[in-house]
Amino acid sequence: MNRPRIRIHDVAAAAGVSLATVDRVLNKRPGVRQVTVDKVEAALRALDYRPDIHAARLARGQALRLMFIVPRGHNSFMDMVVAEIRSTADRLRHERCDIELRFVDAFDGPAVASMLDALSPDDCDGVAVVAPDAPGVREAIDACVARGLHLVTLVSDLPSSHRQHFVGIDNIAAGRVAGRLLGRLSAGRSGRIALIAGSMTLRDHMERHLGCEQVLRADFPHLRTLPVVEGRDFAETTAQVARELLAAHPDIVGLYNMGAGNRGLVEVLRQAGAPGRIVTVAHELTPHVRQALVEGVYDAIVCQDAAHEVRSAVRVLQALCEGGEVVRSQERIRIEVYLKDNLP
Amino acid sequence: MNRPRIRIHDVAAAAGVSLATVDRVLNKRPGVRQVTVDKVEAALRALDYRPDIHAARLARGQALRLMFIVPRGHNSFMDMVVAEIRSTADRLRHERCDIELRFVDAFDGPAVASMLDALSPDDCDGVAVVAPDAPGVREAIDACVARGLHLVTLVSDLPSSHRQHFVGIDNIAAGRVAGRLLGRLSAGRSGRIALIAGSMTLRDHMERHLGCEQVLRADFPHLRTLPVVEGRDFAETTAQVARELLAAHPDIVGLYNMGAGNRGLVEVLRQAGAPGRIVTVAHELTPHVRQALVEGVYDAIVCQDAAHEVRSAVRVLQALCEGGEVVRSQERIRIEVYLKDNLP
DNA sequence: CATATTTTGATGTGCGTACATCATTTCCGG
DNA sequence: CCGGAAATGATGTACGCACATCAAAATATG
Repeated sequence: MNRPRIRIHDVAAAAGVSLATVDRVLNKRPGVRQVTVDKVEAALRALDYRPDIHAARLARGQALRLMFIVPRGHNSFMDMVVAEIRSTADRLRHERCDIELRFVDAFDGPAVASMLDALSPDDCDGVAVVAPDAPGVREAIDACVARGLHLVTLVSDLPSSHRQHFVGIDNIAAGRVAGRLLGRLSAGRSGRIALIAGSMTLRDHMERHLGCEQVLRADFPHLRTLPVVEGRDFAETTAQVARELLAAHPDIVGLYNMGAGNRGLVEVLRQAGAPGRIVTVAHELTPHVRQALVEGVYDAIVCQDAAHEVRSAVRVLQALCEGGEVVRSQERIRIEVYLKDNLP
Repeated sequence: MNRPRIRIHDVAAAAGVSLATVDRVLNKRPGVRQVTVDKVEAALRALDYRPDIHAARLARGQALRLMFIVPRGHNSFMDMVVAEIRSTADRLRHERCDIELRFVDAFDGPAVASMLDALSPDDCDGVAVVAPDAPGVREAIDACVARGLHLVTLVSDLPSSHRQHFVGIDNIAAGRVAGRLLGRLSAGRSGRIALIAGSMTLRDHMERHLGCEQVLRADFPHLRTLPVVEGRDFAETTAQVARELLAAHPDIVGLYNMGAGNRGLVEVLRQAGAPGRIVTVAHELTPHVRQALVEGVYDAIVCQDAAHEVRSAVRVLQALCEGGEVVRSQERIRIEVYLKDNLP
C-alpha cells in the first residue's frame, strides 16, 4: 500500500540516464534527443513520478507571484472578495506565494484591457481577473495567455476567451434556482413577479434572468414576470425602482433581485410592511442581506462563496504555474441556497 | 508591502541568541532557561515569524501519518466519505502525508473505543474518527488526546470529549432548514408531517428532529408531526415503514427523512405516484437521491459535502500536527440546500 | 577521418528547516 | 571559589529539487 516515494534518482535509474538528463526533461530544458525524452517520459509515467511539491517550492527559491484584478467601487459582494484576497495574501506570504491586488474602474472594459496588456511574465506568474464582457477584454486575455501568463477569470467569465479556468458559478442555473424558489415559496398564489437587475448589459444578471424565466414559464405559468428594471447595483437607485414597481403593480406576489443594491431594496420592503406577502429572492450573503433574511424580509438567498472563490482561484493558479494538478471537485463553486436557518 | 521573509536566522539575531536556541524553543526541546524562552518568543512575535512550511516538511523528512476511522457497512453517504478519503490519500501521498483508512463495525461503540485505545503516537500523528455516541468512546477519545495524538471528530461529534475539532454540520440547524422547507414548500396546506429517522439513538438524527420540530411548531402550526418511525438506515426497512405511514395517514402533506435508506423511500414514493402532493425533504446528495430530486420525487435536499469534510479534516489535522493555523472560515462546513436546479 | 556540434554525465550549490553532536559558557550550591 | 549541572553556541547533515557549469561522449558534417 505504502510504496516508497519515487524520486528523480529512481526515474534516472529506470530510464538508464543521469539525474541531469531527467532534470532537463522535467523542466523542459533544451539539449535532449527526442528518443531520450521519450525514454525518460516513459519512466516517469511507469513509476508515476510526481515531484515533491515542498522540495520543489523550496528549491525554486522565488515565490510565486499572483495578481488579482478586481473592479473598484462599492459593492458589498466585491468587498467580501477583496477582503478574502487580502487575508489570503496575508496567509500565503509565508508559503512562498505573493499576491498583489489591483483595482480597475468598475466595468470599464478598456481600462481592464490595458491593465492586462501591461502585464508581462516579469510582473507575475498568474492572474485572476474579474472580466467584464466589454470590447477588447477578450483580446487582452488571449494576449496575456499567449505571453505565457497563466490566467483565470473570477466571478464573471468570458467563455470565448483563452482563459485557462473560470472560478465562479453558472448564473443560468442560479437564475433557475431563484425561479424555482419564487415558484415554490409563493404557495400557489397567482400574480406578477418583479425582476430587478443591476444592468441589462451585465452578462451574469442577464443569465440569471434567463434561468429564472425558463423555470417560471415551464413550471409556474400562473406567475407572470414583469419587465426587468435596472437598479444599477446602487442602493438608492434600486430602492427607487422598487418603490415604483410596488406602486404600479398591486398584484406582485414575488420579487427577484438579480443584482446588488440590496440595502436599498430591503429598506423599501421593510417600509412596505409586506413581509410574508411578497416572496423575495436575492443574491449574495452580504451583511444587509443577512439581516433581511433573519427578519424575514427576504425569504431565500442564492449565493456564491466569495472566500471559496478566492481560495480556489489561488489554488488553480498555483497548479497552473507549477504544473500541478487541479482537483476539479474541489474547485467547483457551489450555487448555495440560504434560508434563515442555515446562515453560516 | 512585501517585506522580506523572516527566517530563523533573523529571529536569532533579534533575540540575541544562536540558531540552535531558537530551534530549541520552536520545537519545545528542553534545556533553555525560561528567561531565554521568553526573549525568543518575544522576538518571534515581534517579527511575526512563521516557519516556511515547505522547508519544514522537507526537513522533517518523515511524512505526516493520519488515520481515518469510519463505520463499515453500506450507507451511500459513508461510501462518498470513504471514496473521498481514498482519493485524497492518493493525492497527498506525494505531499508527505500518508493517510490510512480503517473500518469499524457500524456504530459499535466498544469496537471504536478499543480501536482508539490501540493507537499510539507510533502509529500515526493524527486521527479523524466518525464518533458514535456510545459508552466508552468519549473516554477513548480523551485518552488518545492525552497520549499526544491529535484527534478530530468527523460527521458525528462528541462535544463533551476533548476532541480538538469537529468537522461536520450543526444538525439542529439542518433540521430547522428541513422544517422550514417543509413548511414553505407545502403551499399553506394543513395536515400531517411524517418523520423517518434511522434510529432514535443516533445523535444526529435526533438533533435534526429537534430542529425540525422547533420550526414547525413555531412557524407552521397548521402542520402537525407524526411520531418518528425508524427506518434503520436500510432501504428495505425504510420502504416498509414509509408504506405503513402513507397507508395509515391519508392526511400526510409532508415527509422528512432524517436518515439514510433513501433508495427504498424513493421507490415507495414513486409507486404511490404522489409527486407534487407530498412535500419531501431528505438528507445527503447520494446518487439515488439525486435522481429523485431530478424526477421531482424529492423536493429539496439538505446536505453536507462529504468531500469538503474529508479535505477539511485533513487540513485541520495537518495544522494541528505541524503547529499551523486553522483558517476557521475555510473549515466551516455548510448546510447545503439542493433543489433540482442547483445540483452540482 | 578530423572537426564541429549536439547530447549526456558528473558534480556542486542553495533553499529553510529539523535534528544531532560536541564544545563552551553560565549558573548554582556547597 | 570550586565543581558539576544546566544552558547555550557552533557546526554539520539531511531533506528533494531547481539550476548551473564543465567535462566527456556520441553524433553529425564536410
